[in-house]
Amino acid sequence: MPEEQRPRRRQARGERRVAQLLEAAAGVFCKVGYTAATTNAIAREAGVSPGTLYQFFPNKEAIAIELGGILNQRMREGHGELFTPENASLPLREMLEVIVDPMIEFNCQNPAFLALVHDSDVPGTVVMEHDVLHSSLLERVEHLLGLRAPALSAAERGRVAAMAFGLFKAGLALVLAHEGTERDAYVGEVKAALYGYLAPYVGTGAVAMTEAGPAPAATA
Amino acid sequence: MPEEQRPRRRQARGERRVAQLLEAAAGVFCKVGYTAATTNAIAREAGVSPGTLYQFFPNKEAIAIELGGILNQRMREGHGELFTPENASLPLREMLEVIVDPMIEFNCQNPAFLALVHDSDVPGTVVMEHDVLHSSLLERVEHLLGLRAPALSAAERGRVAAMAFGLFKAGLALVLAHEGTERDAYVGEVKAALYGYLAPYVGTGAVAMTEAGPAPAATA
DNA sequence: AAGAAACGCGAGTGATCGCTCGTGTTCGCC
DNA sequence: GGCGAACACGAGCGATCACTCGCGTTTCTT
Repeated sequence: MPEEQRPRRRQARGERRVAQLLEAAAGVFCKVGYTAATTNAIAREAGVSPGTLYQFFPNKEAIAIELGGILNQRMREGHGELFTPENASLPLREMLEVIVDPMIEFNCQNPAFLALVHDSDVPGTVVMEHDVLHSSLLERVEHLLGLRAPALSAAERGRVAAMAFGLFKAGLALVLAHEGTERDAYVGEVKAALYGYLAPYVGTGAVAMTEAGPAPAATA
Repeated sequence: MPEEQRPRRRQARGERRVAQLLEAAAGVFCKVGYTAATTNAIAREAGVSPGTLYQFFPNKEAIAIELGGILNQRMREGHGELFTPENASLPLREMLEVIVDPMIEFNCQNPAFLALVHDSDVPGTVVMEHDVLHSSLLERVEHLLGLRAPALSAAERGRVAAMAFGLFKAGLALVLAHEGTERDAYVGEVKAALYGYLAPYVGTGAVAMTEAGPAPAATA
């Protein structure tokens, strides 16, 4: 008996509720974090009863997972794929400009993103599946790093990617904690930090993508 | 009516219990984080009843605050003051070596440190008083930065200190998440990141402490 | 020795959380 | 119009948490 799950066809009203609930969940998550967020608060924020919430989500974690997937997808749709070979071949300064700015902007408009990946660091909270955000982003960073600096060993590449990503998350938290010109200044610090860290590994100039070795060139 | 608090003199047995409880709290905090830690679990870990715990601490947060103070003090005792003018005048590479290594080592032996400062980032958890760790460390970084690069404006100094500290915390999390040679490798990445980020601000060489301007010198 | 105060216990309290369930309403389809 | 399924509600269940309380034990003081 494979415990077959019937597809449970959804009406238009249901789709709207799901979107409403995810929106509310995003708000609550980035206000109090994932662990401290209560399903009742999410339901209240969405203007529905707790029972209604559980008509669309089996449990609290599923909300975070679904929201993570939505955010992940929304990020790609909004800015296109950022970790492309074209961007990887840019001079480092420009590459960071092209990648970091959209990432930061997206996170300013969707602060729930940081709330989710932040709690994913704490043990005992969410499990593997929720780490779609963390791991898929890390994977893309690692891939771009492989394009840009193919000489790096796999182990070293993994470490540099993890460190660069952690650095970005730390900077992102600072960026989101400030506003206006102060926020802009912190964006500059994030770029400066990434530049200073990555330059020795990937070079500062443009790189050729056809051959295996990095080839430092033009821009400072 | 100033609601006078009687001093509640403590016996030797009590002092031992407090130390026991703080030790247990450190273990629980770095296993599950502050928010997810339960006072009953701390009491159980310490081998006492919940009631006994509350004989020495008014509430859960007080445990974190007290533990933070202890860790703060223990760090200074264990390695002496690291953010000294002498260290500040060292060539950047050596300065990082001298400061980062003891900090990392201390955190490896007291992983509760990271658990506390990590949760302090999440809203709705602990309040100001607990941030002794975060703010006092940040203050020291900022002070050293003032010694090293007096040309920086106060605002810029604050941002660089915050970014450098955040960078360190992110790296520390990676260091603590690994073991053996992998851990050592991540320590290297932390230093590399700090070096790359700070070099443009503070120069790579030794600096004179008598005059106001930084003076790049010897070592590479 | 004897009283006071610190220590110690653990069942229990009130609040809150994730989640369920019985009941009623709305929608899609014939 | 009518029927089944999706939707919606909200009181409430069981579990858990921070914290208390009454009472017994150990230690200090005189």
